[in-house]
Amino acid sequence: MEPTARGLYRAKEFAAKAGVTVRTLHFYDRIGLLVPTAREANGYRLYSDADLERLEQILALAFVGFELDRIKRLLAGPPLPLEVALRLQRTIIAQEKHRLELALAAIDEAESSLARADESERWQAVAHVIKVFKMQNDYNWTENYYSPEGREKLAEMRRTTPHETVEAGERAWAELIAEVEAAAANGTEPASEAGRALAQRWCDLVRAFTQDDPDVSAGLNQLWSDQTHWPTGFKRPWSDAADAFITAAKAARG
Amino acid sequence: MEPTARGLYRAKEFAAKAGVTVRTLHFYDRIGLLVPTAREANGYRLYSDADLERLEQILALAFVGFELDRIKRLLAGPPLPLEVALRLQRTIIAQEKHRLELALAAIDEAESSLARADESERWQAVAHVIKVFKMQNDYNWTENYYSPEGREKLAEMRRTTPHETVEAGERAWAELIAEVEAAAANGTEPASEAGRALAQRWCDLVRAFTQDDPDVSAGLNQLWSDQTHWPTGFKRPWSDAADAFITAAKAARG
DNA sequence: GATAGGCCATGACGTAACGTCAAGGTCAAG
DNA sequence: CTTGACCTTGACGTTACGTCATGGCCTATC
Repeated sequence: MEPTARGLYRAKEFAAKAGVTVRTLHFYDRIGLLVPTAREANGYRLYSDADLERLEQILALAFVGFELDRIKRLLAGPPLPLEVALRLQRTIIAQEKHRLELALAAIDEAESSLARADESERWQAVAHVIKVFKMQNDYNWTENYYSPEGREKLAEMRRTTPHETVEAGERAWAELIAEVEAAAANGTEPASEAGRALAQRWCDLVRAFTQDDPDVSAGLNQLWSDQTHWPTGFKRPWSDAADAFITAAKAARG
Repeated sequence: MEPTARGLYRAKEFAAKAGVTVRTLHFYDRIGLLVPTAREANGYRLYSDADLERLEQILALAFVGFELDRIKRLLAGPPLPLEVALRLQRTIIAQEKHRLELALAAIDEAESSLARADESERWQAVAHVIKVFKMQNDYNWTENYYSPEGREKLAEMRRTTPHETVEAGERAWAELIAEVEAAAANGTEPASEAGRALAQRWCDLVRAFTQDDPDVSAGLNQLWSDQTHWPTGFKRPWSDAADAFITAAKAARG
């Protein structure tokens, strides 16, 4: 029948198995995200079951909103960043969801105000109502915690920091958080030598992230401590127990 | 001082007032969405307070997710489509929100399964968990109500129908819905002459939308009647009272 | 042996909503 | 006369592909 008997599939068949289009496969191949295991002599792509597994991982990560470029690096890198990446992605999704909730509420409000408005001011009515909701979060509630200078510096840092640095930082955070979680779980004293060492590393990482800028670190501190104003669904990337531990350990360092 | 004293602003000042960038103003100008009231002799853009009002309307509609091209037509067109457009947009946002909720739940599940998985199968664990959530809605829960043929035909229709037709349809729906709401509110008998006339128009519009295709209309009917499975936040673009009225009126027509 | 039809390939261009960069014009202050 | 702040337009980059267009490969059929 087909020349693709033992676990190898040509483009169309493979695409159908995975639920994507052939053009998507071409694209993933070109950007190096999913290169087919082999090619036939005539150049036809041949995909294996291992390729299918990788594609499913890709699609899973894409579903939770990762960019393809990010997915490529996640799949290539060491295993640790996965946890951290998922947690960070969670906060992004939670923010987007919050934005959509505001938009929904804004539409509902706009509809009823539209019913009350007379012909001439319909647009103003809608614009006004939505503007109110828009300003409620201004697209990015975290920014409210920073001073204008802090905001600018943060944006600047985000633009200029290369992603290797970002990922190294994420890895460092992941390791430290894991250790803090473990310490909190096994009853280590926050004020002990080990606890204070963890607190030291924590503060060092914060300083590395904020690049020692007071405007940025002030906003960051407020953001994390003002739990009552977080949007629904937003979480710290570490547990309450770990938070209590590290807070106590930092205090013990004085 | 500036040459822009009496209610006219140059690009930077105007952008600051409205909270957008100058480049955005350039872009809106080029696509004809917001053309400045005037130009100075040297070609500098001059914006008026009326421009600011329009820009605020644009930003409001953009906040609830309308595309710029759509916004342009909404602001140009007759007032009626605004209500309908808002209601339709609501369902889209509600769907997106639902998707994000699934993604959040998927991440939470993935995290805990990640804690249980050993090194070698971490990726499979995550991919598997997320795949489950992904399939729960398959990006588009409405499609579950259609047969494969119905889905294809719907997609085909969406590709080929020009937006003027779509908007004419929306206007027709808006008018009809408004009349049905009114009839339901003022106690008109569904079985009366007027009620059956409304039902007739309703069925005609459905036939126009489905283009008389049985696969499409079957799916559509199931979708609207299976209220218990709608995602949270999803609503009919008409009230329960109107729904009861039109159902009874259709029944009266036999 | 020619041809029709199905699958495959690559490459160019389009999408949405701008950001970024580049090259250059305008104008008031020093 | 230069500096610096502001303005202009145009070209290109971004994301994740879809949509042609063109042409090769291969098999079945006439």
